[in-house]
Amino acid sequence: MSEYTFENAEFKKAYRHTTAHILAHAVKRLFPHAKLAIGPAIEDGFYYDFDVPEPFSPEDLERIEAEMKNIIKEKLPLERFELPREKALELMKDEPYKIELINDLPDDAVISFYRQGDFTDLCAGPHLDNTGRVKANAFKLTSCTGAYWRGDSNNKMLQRIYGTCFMSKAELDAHLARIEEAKRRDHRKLGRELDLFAVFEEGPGFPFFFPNGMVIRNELENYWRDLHRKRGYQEIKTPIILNEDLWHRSGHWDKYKENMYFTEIDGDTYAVKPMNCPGGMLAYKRRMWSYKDLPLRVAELGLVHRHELSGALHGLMRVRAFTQDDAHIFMTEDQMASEIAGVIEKIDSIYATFGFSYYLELSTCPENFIGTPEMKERSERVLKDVLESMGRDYVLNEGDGAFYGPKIDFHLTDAIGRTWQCGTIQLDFQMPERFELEYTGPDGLKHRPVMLHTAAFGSLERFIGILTEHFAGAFPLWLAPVQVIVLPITDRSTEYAVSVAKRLDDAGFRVETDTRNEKIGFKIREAQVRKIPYMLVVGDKEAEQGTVAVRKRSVGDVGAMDLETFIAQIAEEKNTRAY
RNA sequence: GCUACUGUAGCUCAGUCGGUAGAGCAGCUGAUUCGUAAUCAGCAGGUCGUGUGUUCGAGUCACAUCAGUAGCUCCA
Repeated sequence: MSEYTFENAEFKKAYRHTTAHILAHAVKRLFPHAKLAIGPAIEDGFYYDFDVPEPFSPEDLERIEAEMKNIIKEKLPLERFELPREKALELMKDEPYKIELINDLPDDAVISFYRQGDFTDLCAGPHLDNTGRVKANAFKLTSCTGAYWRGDSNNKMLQRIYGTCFMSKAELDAHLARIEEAKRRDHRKLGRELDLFAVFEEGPGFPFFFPNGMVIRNELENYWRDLHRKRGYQEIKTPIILNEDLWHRSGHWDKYKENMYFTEIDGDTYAVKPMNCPGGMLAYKRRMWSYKDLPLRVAELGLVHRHELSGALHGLMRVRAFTQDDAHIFMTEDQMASEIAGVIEKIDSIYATFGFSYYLELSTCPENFIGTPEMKERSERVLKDVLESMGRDYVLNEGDGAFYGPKIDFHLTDAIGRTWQCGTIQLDFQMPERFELEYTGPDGLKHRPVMLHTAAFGSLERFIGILTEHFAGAFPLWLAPVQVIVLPITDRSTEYAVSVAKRLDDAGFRVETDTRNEKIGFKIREAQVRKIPYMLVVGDKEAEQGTVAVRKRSVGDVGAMDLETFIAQIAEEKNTRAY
């Protein structure tokens, strides 16, 4: 290790991993019967999983933290040693999870341990050379939760202690401050404060949108329609409820039933759609298509329902009813690469409009893939080739694709750094096969198209949730529920204020006038709290001169100007969708 | 679904040892006509998530249940 700072990723990992060992050491001292599982370094810190008869209480965490500080003070050297398999198993004979890990190691694996004082852990390392190197005032145990052994919900649930750690108290404090800031921009809180949306106890996972939230939603839909029309997409709408046969044919009955809602109509079983594609298949099959019609780009804002586990629900980010901005592309195999590249470029341009940062993930076909091995190979190849030819970095996620094919996902980051899958591009050779989709080729024969399932927002709900946190509720002008508010100083100026608002309304802006009998400071404060982009203060002076005193949400007072000048400026801002 | 925690007015929260509910903001009424982030006064607002139990008595204790929060699992 050349540098002992967090700039060095290796060192950072070793530092945090060593802190995890100190945590395990402390737990072993205070709870000798705790069994050790695993404890890696993670983003911002570390965790360690333990099998204990009773979950840890907040008081336990405090005691553990104090004991960790003792271990740091003791400046225990860490020493690495290796053992042959039998000796390793003998050493770990009281640690069933470690034995399982050792048994899973390949025959030729080096089995290494790290010892600090009376604590020894199976570990590949690397580590710091001494527990005294960890800063006692720059770490904090943050929470304790349940976590399944090896991440499998069929396994026993262990107790996971999370901690965060840095190299100085200042960095730790800065990190804790970031978490506080994230709480301030939580979309559930802002959604309530700005009267955008809410989820009630009467409908867990089924969000309500209020007038302010609907403005944002409608603006997003307008933007989406505009963009797709320009890119050669046609829009359709398919039903929310369709009969059982369709879901058997699509494969959802076999692969997705536990996530679906059902109902009965005239004695027959119907399903509430969890995805839009089967309806899209029927729409395709309504008529004959020529190769000249391909690629056929079809878009749908489709309301889908999925029975998500109750514990997974999270504001607008994870709901049970949501609108997907689905776009299906039917195409020949020759068109695959260019269409996929086109969609990636489209999604890039959409995210650029909001200033989002994101990363790409390529997921290969899962174990329950319904196609042939050749299809799996071919479809995964195409996606990889496109990404590589575009020079895009991506994370590979083996086996995480849809049951009908591999996919590329776009992950956006929320206020506290959690990432959420939004955009997706899924390649599918299967649905066209199952639904026997056809087009007539230049040879006059029937051919099978390939299809792409894509979404840019992913879900309107999730996207609005992320937007809310991204902008901390201060939406750009084009999305803001109220764009301009006119604030008369006394009721002598009410008439002029109303005429200013009328002019703005005629110019196509969402405008309000605050004619209440309140002081100007009070009105400004309230408009600021509502995060309205522009406030126009008008008093006797402005009424006389036909001007407005402009106050901008983000910068404060920007001085008086002619009303028409102001309108020209904000029209430009609105039309370019500046953020 | 699993583990832990939480649930008192529209919002944020207080409520001691079990003795029958309190504040600020928001709302309403009145006064105030004011130049860039909170004018003053008054009024009104709650089956303490729901149910059952313990008790002379439950917001407070127990059990069940619903919802939420964090994480796990899963996922747009």
